[in-house]
Amino acid sequence: MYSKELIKGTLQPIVLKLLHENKRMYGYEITQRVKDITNGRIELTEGALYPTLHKLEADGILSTEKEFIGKRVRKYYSLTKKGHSVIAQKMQDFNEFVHAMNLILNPKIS
Amino acid sequence: MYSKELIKGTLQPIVLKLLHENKRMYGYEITQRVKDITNGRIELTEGALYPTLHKLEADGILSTEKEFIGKRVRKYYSLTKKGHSVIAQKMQDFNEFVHAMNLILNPKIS
DNA sequence: CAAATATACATAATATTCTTAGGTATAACA
DNA sequence: TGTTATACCTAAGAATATTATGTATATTTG
Repeated sequence: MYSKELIKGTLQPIVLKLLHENKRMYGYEITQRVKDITNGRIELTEGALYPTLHKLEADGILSTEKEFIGKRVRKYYSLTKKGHSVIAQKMQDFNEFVHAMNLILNPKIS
Repeated sequence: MYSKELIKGTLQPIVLKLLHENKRMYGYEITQRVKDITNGRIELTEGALYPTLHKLEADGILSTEKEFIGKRVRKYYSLTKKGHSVIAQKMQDFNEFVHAMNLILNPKIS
């Protein structure tokens, strides 16, 4: 995996992007999905992910519902109404950021 | 400009990428170049840039030479020998990161 | 069937990295 | 001559992630 410091600042938009596309997901699932999509390039750490999810919930962007799989609990996260109202802007910001990174990596010959 | 938190973690690789391509640059020049390349999407703040440059110098990745333009000083930064020895890996990490971000934004239909 | 691995949540101390808000000074432009 | 641009810098605080733990159940494998 690439050096970890790079993830800083993008964890939240990554989480929101996935929840925007998938209705509801639980924490562990998010780590696996990200690992899968990025071909193992990004492995979210739980120490970063869970506090991020909790913060988004505290901010009213996400809501949760618990489910039991056998005796083990799963906490599903999904976008709230407020979450839906802010996601468009956040996804555009994320897009613009990644676009900017692409430009830096591959500057247009002008 | 997109929301600023996203830049976290990528400032250093951005700086190194530019210095990798340009031999030597000074701080203010870097801010302008980044703004230019990204069509205004990213405006580095000086409060972040200068400490980053100083750290890279302290780590032996960058070296400096001062030049006077009239009465005003300019501090040019360039990669040291050590800097050249680590830049390949750092640029690959940066590439992989941006690639991963592209995958998240635009997941492959499998 | 026991041990290892995977699933699934969580927190706390610490480190890293930026933002915001200053500060100083020269040069160019209107 | 006042405003904007150029050019450097630092410090307090906020935000974000790492590392190291902890707890517990479920599954795989030798």
